[in-house]
Amino acid sequence: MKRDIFQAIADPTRRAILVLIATQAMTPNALADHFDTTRQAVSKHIKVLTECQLLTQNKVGREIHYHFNPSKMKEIDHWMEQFKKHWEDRFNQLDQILINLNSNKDEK
Amino acid sequence: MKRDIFQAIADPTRRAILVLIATQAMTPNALADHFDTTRQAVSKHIKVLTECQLLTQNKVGREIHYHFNPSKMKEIDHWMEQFKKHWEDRFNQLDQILINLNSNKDEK
DNA sequence: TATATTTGCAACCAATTAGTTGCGAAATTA
DNA sequence: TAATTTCGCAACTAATTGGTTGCAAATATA
Repeated sequence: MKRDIFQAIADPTRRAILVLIATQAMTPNALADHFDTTRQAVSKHIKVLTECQLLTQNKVGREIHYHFNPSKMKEIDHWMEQFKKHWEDRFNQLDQILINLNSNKDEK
Repeated sequence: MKRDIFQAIADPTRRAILVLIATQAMTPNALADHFDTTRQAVSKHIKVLTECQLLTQNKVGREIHYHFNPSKMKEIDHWMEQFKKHWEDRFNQLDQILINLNSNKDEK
């Protein structure tokens, strides 16, 4: 079963889990309290997030504390890098000019 | 049919489409040449990307040129903002210390 | 006008997904 | 030791997804 980080953050529940765990490590039960679904549903989401290493485990007795792994999340940011120039002000203005030029050309 | 940008970038083909179109506006046929799937499969991906406004259309005769919409992509970057502090060097080191402290405490 | 090209849309199919319920293992508590 | 709690795993279901084929509309070309 192949998982990647982009698929992992595609689900809104999983994004919410990441936000919660980034602030504070939590157990599956503690997490489940924040959502309307069952513990098992949350547990499955945790499994997906753990499989793609966005979360790490830390067993403490019968509890398992899940921690946020920033370095994995950084990979998404890294992929975004290539698009950033498009919305930085200077380049954005240049893009607009080029798009307009293209549009005019297109309409000929 | 609800679509959001996170679901849109979950598919590797759609991510590749975004990379291509960010460099240069293209027609569906031109795009399909870059992939091993059928034109219709690519067309469906384009539809998803257009529905969530990551692409914009520009009709030119019987051709439709698809353009990249940076401002929509920026929304993903905006969501990432809340995690960035976790991997900035200074905070990252602090995080590591806290995680280690927690781990030690956990193992007691 | 007849033909070819570009494209979106609808119907269908196989695979995947998010969710549920039930179970058993491990650790804590009485 | 017995009961409780925390949790992952397996089996099942319903919905969604990515892909296919076929078709019709619109534009361009002969």
